[in-house]
Parts: sequence; C-alpha cells; structure tokens
Amino acid sequence: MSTETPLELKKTLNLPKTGFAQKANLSQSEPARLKKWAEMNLYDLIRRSREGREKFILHDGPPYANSDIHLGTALNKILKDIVVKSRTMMGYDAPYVPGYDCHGLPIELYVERKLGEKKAQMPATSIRRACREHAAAALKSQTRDFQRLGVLGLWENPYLTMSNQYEAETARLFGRFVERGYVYKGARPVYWCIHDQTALAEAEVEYAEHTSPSVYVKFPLSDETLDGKAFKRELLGSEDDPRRVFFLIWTTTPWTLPANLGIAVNPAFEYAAIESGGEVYVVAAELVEAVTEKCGLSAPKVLARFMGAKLDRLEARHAWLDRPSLLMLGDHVTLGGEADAETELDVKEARDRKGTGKAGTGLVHTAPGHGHDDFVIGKAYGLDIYCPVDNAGRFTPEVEHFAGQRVFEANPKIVEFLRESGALLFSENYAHRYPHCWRCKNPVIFRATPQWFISLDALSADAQQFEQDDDGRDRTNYTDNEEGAPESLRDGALREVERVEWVPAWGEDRMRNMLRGRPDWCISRQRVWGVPIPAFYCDACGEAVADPSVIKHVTDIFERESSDAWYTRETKDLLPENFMCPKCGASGWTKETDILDVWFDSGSSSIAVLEKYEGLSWPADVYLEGGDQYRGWFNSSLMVGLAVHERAPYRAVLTHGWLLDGQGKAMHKSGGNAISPNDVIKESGAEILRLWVASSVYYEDMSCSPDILQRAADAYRKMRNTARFALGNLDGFDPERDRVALPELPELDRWALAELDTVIERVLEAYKAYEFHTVYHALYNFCTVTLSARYFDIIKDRLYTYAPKSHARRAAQTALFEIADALARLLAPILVFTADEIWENLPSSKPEGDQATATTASVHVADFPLASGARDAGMLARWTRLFEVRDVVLRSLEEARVAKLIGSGLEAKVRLDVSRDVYELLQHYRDELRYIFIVSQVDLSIAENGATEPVRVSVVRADGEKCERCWTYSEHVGASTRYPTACERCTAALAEIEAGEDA
RNA sequence: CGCGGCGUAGCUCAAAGGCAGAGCGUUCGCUUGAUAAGCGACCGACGAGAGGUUCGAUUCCCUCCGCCGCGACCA
Repeated sequence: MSTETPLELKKTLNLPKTGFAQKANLSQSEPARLKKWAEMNLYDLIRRSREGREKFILHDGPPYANSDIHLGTALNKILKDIVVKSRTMMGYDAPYVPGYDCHGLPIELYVERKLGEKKAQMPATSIRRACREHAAAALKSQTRDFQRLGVLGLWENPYLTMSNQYEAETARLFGRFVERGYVYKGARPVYWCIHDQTALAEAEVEYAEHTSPSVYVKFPLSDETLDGKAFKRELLGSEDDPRRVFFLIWTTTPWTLPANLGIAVNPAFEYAAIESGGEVYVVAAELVEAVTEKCGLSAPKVLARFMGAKLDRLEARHAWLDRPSLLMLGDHVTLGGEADAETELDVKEARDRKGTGKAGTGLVHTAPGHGHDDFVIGKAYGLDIYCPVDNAGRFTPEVEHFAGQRVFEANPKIVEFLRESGALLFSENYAHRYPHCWRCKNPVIFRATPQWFISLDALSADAQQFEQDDDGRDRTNYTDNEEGAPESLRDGALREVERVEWVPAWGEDRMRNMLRGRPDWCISRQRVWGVPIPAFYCDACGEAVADPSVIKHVTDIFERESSDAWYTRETKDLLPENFMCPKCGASGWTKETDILDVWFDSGSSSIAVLEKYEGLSWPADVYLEGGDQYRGWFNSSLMVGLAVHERAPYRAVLTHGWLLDGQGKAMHKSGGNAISPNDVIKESGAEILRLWVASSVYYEDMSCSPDILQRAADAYRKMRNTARFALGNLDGFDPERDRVALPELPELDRWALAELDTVIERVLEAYKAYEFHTVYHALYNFCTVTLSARYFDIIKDRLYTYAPKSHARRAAQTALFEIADALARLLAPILVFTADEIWENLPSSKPEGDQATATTASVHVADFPLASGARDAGMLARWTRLFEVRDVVLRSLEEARVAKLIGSGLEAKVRLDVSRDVYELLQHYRDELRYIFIVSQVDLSIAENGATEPVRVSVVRADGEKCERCWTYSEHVGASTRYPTACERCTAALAEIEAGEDA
C-alpha cells in the first residue's frame, strides 16, 4: 500500500486525450492534406501497392474545358472518385486518368467574342492558337478545382482531346469509319445555325418557346396535266368548270415556301373538297370545320370526299412561282393531334393569348431541302434536294422577290406577299417549341448542305479486316460477331446495348429508343477549332476523297505536329506523293475545310486513352456521366467502339440525375439558383460537398440547397466527433500489446463488434452496388445510434473510472480500436480527408519510418476492413431486447426528471417489475443493468400476477451518497479513510492505480 | 403532343399487398468528465382521385396534378 499522500480524485480519471481536433477547420486542413499527399506521391503509392491486382477501369468522360466547374461537374467527379477509391479498397488496381474535352464551338465562340472585329482578318492558325490557349487555361483551373475536391488521379498527365496524339487518333478513327464504309458525303437537311454558320448535331440543339407566323396557303391544281383534268372532272363534273381547285397547306415557316417542291398527304386519311366563294379547297375531312372557321370561309359546301391515296402524284402549281409542286403520299402526315386534345390545347394557348389551338390542313407543304421528313419523301419521289439559302441564312440570288434577305426577316414579307397575291387565306402568330442553337440561343433552321455523315444503317461487310492494330496486336478476341456478317452501326449498337449493364436499369430502354430513332450522324462542322476532316477534293472532277492511305499519311503528320499542320502546311505536303484521283486520275487537290464534330473527338476517347495509356485497357468497366450523355458521349463512344472492335467500350454505364434546387426546380446558372462548388468548399470544405453527394440517391435527380448542405455539415460533425471519442479513449492503448482476445471481451463489447460486422457487410455490399447513399446512411446511423447514444454512452464509465490498464478498460479499448480503424477505412472513399486524419491518429505499435509505411502512410492505400466474426445471433437477439428495456427505462427517467425527482440519471434508482420471460433474460445481466441504463442502482423483480405490461419501471432517488470521482450514488461512500468521498468501486480502482504507479 | 423518370415527415433515406420505419432538423428538458460536445422526450408523412383489382392498397393497375429529362410535330 502506498504511503504517499492521497491522489487528487479528478486527476485519476482517464479522460479522452487526442490530437484529433474537434473542430475540423476543413477550409484550411484540406489544402494542407492535399499538399502532404502531393509530397508523398499518394497516387503513385496506391498504384504501386495494387500492382498485379485485377484491374478496374473507370473511364473518365471529359468535361468541357471552357469555364469554372459547376456543381454538376463537381458531383460527377466526386462520384467517380468514390467509385475508384472504393474499388481500390476492395483490392482492385483501379487507375484513374482524367481527361478534358478541348475542341469545339463554345471555346471558338468565346475566343471570337474576345477577338471581336479582328477575327475576320486572322488566319485559322491564329484563331486556333487562341482557342488552344483558352482551353489550356480553363483545364488548368479545372484541374485545380477537381484536385481540391480530393479526387485522386493522374493529374500530371490527363488526356486532352487537343494533344497531338489524341488529335492524330481522332483522325485515324475517322479513317476506320471510312474503311468500314460507314462514311459518306451527302446533302441532307441538318440543323443549321445561321448565327454561328455551322451545322449542329442533334445534341447541340435545344428546344425553346418561339413565335412563328402560321399561314394557310392555297396551291392551285394544275389543270394542264391529264391527271389534273381527270381529277377536276371527277370533282366538279367538268374540266372546264370555271371554279378553280386549290390544295390548302399550312406552315409555320413561310420562308421555306420558296423551296417548296411538293405537298404531302396521308394516304389513309379522308380528304374533302369544299366550295366557298367560287373556289374549291382540298383539306382533310376531319379538319374542314376548323379550317373554314379559321380562314373565314363563308357558306362552305362539301362537294366530295375521297381518300388521300387518290391524290398521289397529282400536280399542283407553286403558290406564286412558275413551278410544279408534287402531291405525294406519306405516313408522317398527321392531323396535328388536335382532335384529341382540343381542350387541353385551348387552355394552354389561351394562356399565351396566341392562336386558338387548331392548326393544320392535313396537307403538308414539303421542301426537301428544309426538313427531315421532307427530305425522305422528296427522295422517294425523286425531287431535288433544293435549298436556296446560304450559310448566313440568306436567300440565294435565284429566289425571286426575296433574294439576299435573311429567312427569319423575310417571314413577314413573304406573308405580306402572299396576302397581296391572294394566295394567303389566313395568318396568325403561333407559339410553339422550336429548336435553338445550344450555344448562341438563336433559332436554328433545317438546311440541306453538303456534309459528311456516318451512316447508321450502311452494312459493313469487312468486319474482320482490320481487327489488327497498327502495332499488330490482334483484336479479334473482342468480337462476338464471329461470322463477320455484315452489320450496320445501328444493329450493332442495339445488340451491344443488351450486353451492357445499365444503372439504373431503365437506361437500357432509353438508350435503345434513342438508337432506334436517330438519323445518320452528321460529323462535319464548318468551323476551325477542332480536328480537320482529313479529306480532299479533286480539282479536276470535284470528287471528295477520304482515303485510308491518305488519312494514314495525314495522321502521322498530326502525331508529330498536331492538327495545326492541316492549316500550316500546303496541300501537297499532306498527301502521299503522286496521289491521283481514283475517279479521274488528276493530281490537283484542295483540302477539306470542315472539322469533325466534337462528339467524335470525345467518342474517340476509349481508343485514344484506354489503348494508349500504360496500365489501362479496353473496354472500360464503367462509364459514369449525367443522363444527358445517352445521346452524347455514351452514344458517340459506342459508335467508335463498334467501328473498331464491334463492341461497346463499356461493360457498365452508370448515370446520375440532374441537379435541382431546394424547391425541386432545375438548377441553372442563369436561373439564379445555382450553387457554386467553390463557394461551398471555401465556406464549409470539400468534405461537406462529398458527404452531400454520398447522402443522396444520385441516379435520380438530386436537390441541393444551403439547408441541405447544412444537414450534411451536421452529419459531418457528428461522425467526426464519434471518431474523436474513440481516438481520445485510445490514448495509451497499443493494439499489439493491449488487445484483448474476442472471447475474453465482456458481452457488451462483443455486441458492439458484432454491430460493426453488420455495418461492414452492409457498407461493402452497398459500395459494390454503387449505392453510396446506403453507405452513408448505414455509417451515419451506426455513429449516432449504435455508438454515440448507446455503446459510447455506456462505456464512458468504464473508460474513465477504471484503472488505465485494467482488463475491463482494455476490453473497451479493443473494441474502440477496431471501430475507429474500420470507420476510417469505410469512410475513406467519401470523407477522403477526414478518414485519413482518423487513420493518422490511430494508435500504432509501428515505429516511425517503419517499412510497413505503404499501408500506414494513408488510409487510401489500405483495404476495406473484414468482419471480425463477433456476430452471434443469440447474443444479438438478447441485446436487442435489452435495449428495448433500456428505452422503457429512459422514458421513465425522463418522467422523473420532469417531476423534478432527479436531474442526472445517476441520481436514480430504478425498480423493474417484469414478466417472467423478461426476468429470465435480465437476471443474467443483473449486475450490468445499472451501467446499461446509466443509473446508480437497479432492483429487479418478477411482477405479480395480473401485470399488463412486460416491463414496469418506477424511479426513486438513488441510495447513499454521490461519489466524488465517478458520480454514482453508493451507500459505501465514506467507507474508505484514505478516500472518504469515493465509492467502493473507485477505492478499488485507486488502489490499482497507486499500485500501478509503484510498479 | 409523345416517351422515360420521379413524387413517403421541414431535410436525406427505408420498408412493405396486412399497425408506414430511421437519422437529422425544430421544440422542450437533462448534463457540463466527447463541451462551439453528450443524453433524453415530444411533435411530425404515403401528391390527388367516394377510380379499378383485392377480404384488405401507401404498395399493383388506371386517371389527374406537380417536378425533371428526352424527343417529335408544326418545313
């Protein structure tokens, strides 16, 4: 026994002590940790640690290198990082090579605006240089932002679609499509922006409200032709009848009337000839009433009814030009769906105070140069693809009356002209959704111009021919299509769609529908900032030549000099020597001026990146992008994959939803409801953003608002404090030396470890299934309920008051260590900074600078934890019941508190009257109950017969005095002379401590 | 107009053809040895439909409404 003076009681407690700060101060600590990671080359360290493991490739879809990142980009990158890190910790070698989409119109337009007037005089090379600089600056700043989010990857060597190698590969892949016979040059109507003067891809138009003039125009029947005469005779009895017959068409684009070459009717619809004011009009029978009302036809009389098929190949005359307009049959002709939805439309239109909702005549004005359906039917009937509109949207000189005018400005003049000439029956303003350019927001037009296309339906017969890479690697193992049967891109795509795993599952339908309906891919753009289409035109015969051997020659130059060579070098330098026109044998050439669609650039990435970077391989395991990429990158990548390997470039495609604000409205930069990720980082830290991402179901639309972020910040603090409590109580614990074996742990500690096992399994399963919100909820719930409210609260007494080295305390620490270690690992993919910080503060018996630093250096090099095997169904069931009883007790304590009987729970003595079966359970834990309930005393007895509830609780003041040291009430306080204010438990602990000090 | 998705407490998520759960937040209280912390209690919801199937529907079907996305047509 010690003879020294008694110890100061409060100082003998083992209160938590740790370097793990309560306040995270993320806006400062995150950059510091990033710096540390950079210094230790963490990404390389991880790569080396995973060498030889099974690969898991997430292929990064390149964000557009144009401006600062927005919340959507941040969300995208964070999700990818969570995938990569979680797969890494599952044991895969999961490299991450980020990329940037550098070419394209948005940058070119930005540069153009900046250059202003000067641009006109500048050569293409100068503009391209400016674009290149802009992209380089933007991607540099984006890289900084992405890294700041805690995303690990090969940031020092990302792929850039504007690098020499990438540009060369892009051009080379164009060559692949050529070789396969998928590429053709033709005139088809494509979306055309008259402001930016370029063709647009489908993905580049957006629909917006637009008001157009809606006009009803009459085209006279040509009674010169035999058929026309016969038709008139049938209708009116005599071909000499003075009444003239007109076909009544409706359009909202009067400017396309000069290009009218025909009128389409539906063969299955009934049409009627109606007479009014001495003229006869043909309209769809169902629309007679609507049309007469609209056009103010007085006393209309139906003369005849007949099917549309009857009109086939009749000839009308153009409304004002001396030119025929052919009647044609097409199923695309509708009645506008108006019949079914009149009420609905009337309401909507009335709101707009425009139009009345009934439009159309059942006869469709057809201009094959200005519409998709028009083009198709015009082709079928052998019409010209006539498009008298130039790049700037001006009528060409051949257009009478309107030459030189811009189409949208000509609209009212054409209407006026029609009115004066008497061809117009009615006009009004018509509000509808109309395609607009995604960049400049101006309305676009449909315009037939010569463009390069990739055919979706052309068959490629030479499927096996180039299943060899330039380096001779055999590629045939990639394909299923063993017979090498001819297959179109569309068919191949539809086949591959079924093999891919889509998350969520409905993505498959969406992709399939998109692929079924899409037209040929227009890949040429009349711009300069992109990869030039490596094609030439024969000066002698005008033949457009895209030849594989020429393309190879060109791409070799690109590889060395970048695609700038196309502009800096002379044509002869770009062609193989003595290259002659395959058609006419001439050798004078002019280079193509169009560039490739940027979707072709990014679509090339699977080949240009996965097959070129060391450590990557084709195909990717996962693509992960927003839902807008179904028709964008998922689609273009699929086309390239098919052209090269006849396979999809991805095994699985995950999509995330759209960002909405707190009210569920779409988040738009212009809508004023956008949240800037950089602001959030500055104020709260990237961890908060990451935690928000993890907490939401990302494959649906996600809401974000200051309030929602506040919830994430709250959750962060709770998890941080939970970890801090564990770390604080591990002070002085050496896992090697002090760990208590599982069978020797008190049951409560084994229960905690069993709960941990459950969490580990749930979390790992959720990571595997990419369900990060389940990870979040499982971990958060574990922290709040299992740990903070239950386990930690109960073991506090043991941790603080028992002798530091006592078995009971070491047992709790053993569990705490396992818990903290597992928490760090399980949280690591989400809370990348904090998990690492927990990891650092875990006690370790390893001396500093030990060789084992590979895993000790950072949690991100470690693996996920394994379940410890502490689970025991019987034990878990018992504890579930014990906690139910505890809940009842806590409620009673609360009542006693309200009644001012007690304050702290330790002031209470709890009497339990319980049913026999509950008693059976509780009596085994008789001595534990006071700790489980956190009270000073517990009396347990079987309830007398007739008790209704299984557990009845009464609360009274605890017996005895409050122990100064542990705050429990005990009748033994005062029994010790050395420590007169301490209870019997504390007296014993103090003796142990004093003995320990001597030792 | 067509197609697809979504709609469960203030927020984020569960579950299930049979009493709708959790955590957070709010409110109230306790504690002051996790302290710009900790514990407890209370309050709180199935978008609408006297629609259909069913003994029973929030769940399955239909209609409507709202939100989100995509597309078509009007050339």
